[in-house]
Amino acid sequence: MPRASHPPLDLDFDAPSEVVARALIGVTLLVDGVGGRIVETEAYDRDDPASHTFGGPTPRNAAMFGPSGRAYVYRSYGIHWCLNVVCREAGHGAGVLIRAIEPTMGIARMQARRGLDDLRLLCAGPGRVGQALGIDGSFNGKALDAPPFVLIPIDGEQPAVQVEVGPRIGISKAADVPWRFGEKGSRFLSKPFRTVPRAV
DNA sequence: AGGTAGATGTTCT
DNA sequence: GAACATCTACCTA
Repeated sequence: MPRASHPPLDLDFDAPSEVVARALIGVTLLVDGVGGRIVETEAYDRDDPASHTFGGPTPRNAAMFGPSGRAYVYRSYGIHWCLNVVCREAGHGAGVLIRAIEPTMGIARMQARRGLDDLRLLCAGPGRVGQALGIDGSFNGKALDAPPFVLIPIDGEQPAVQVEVGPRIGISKAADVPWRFGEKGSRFLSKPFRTVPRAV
């Protein structure tokens, strides 16, 4: 039977970022009612050469050193806005990059923002997610359990989400660390997971 | 299918 | 000045 409100999220944002990154797969993320199911994430941590927090606190990464469960939004390549979920206790400097979403809510709105109809490419990549959800720098530091954000847990009645793991994308340091997570078989990923070795 | 280049701005050395 | 947690368009097959 339908519920009037959602149960509390079974997510501990103080957990290590790779744990949170995996747990977020299948969770629905909405911004002003627009978004869908998270199908791809990446974990970053303080002692991680690929992380923005590797060198310690700076003005840009301040939100990553703040309380968990808030947003860290940064500008990528001067063009895109990318959204992270801050993890660990305040001061630690860990987070999860939201890399891809399966569009379910406010699809027309996202298509208009992206100037693109193809559902598969609507939110398939961190920059695309940012554009589709209307993320910009003003969201940096905002709590994810309060408007305009909504996080909806995985329905316990549904079969468990199958998660694949692989190396992170688009980084040059620690490129072999398997901290990319995605829903197995999803067609909304930014890139497929290569479970089978490429043919020679 | 896969490679390359260019856009565009902020951050940090 | 270099690097960058990216995306798109435009090549070549």
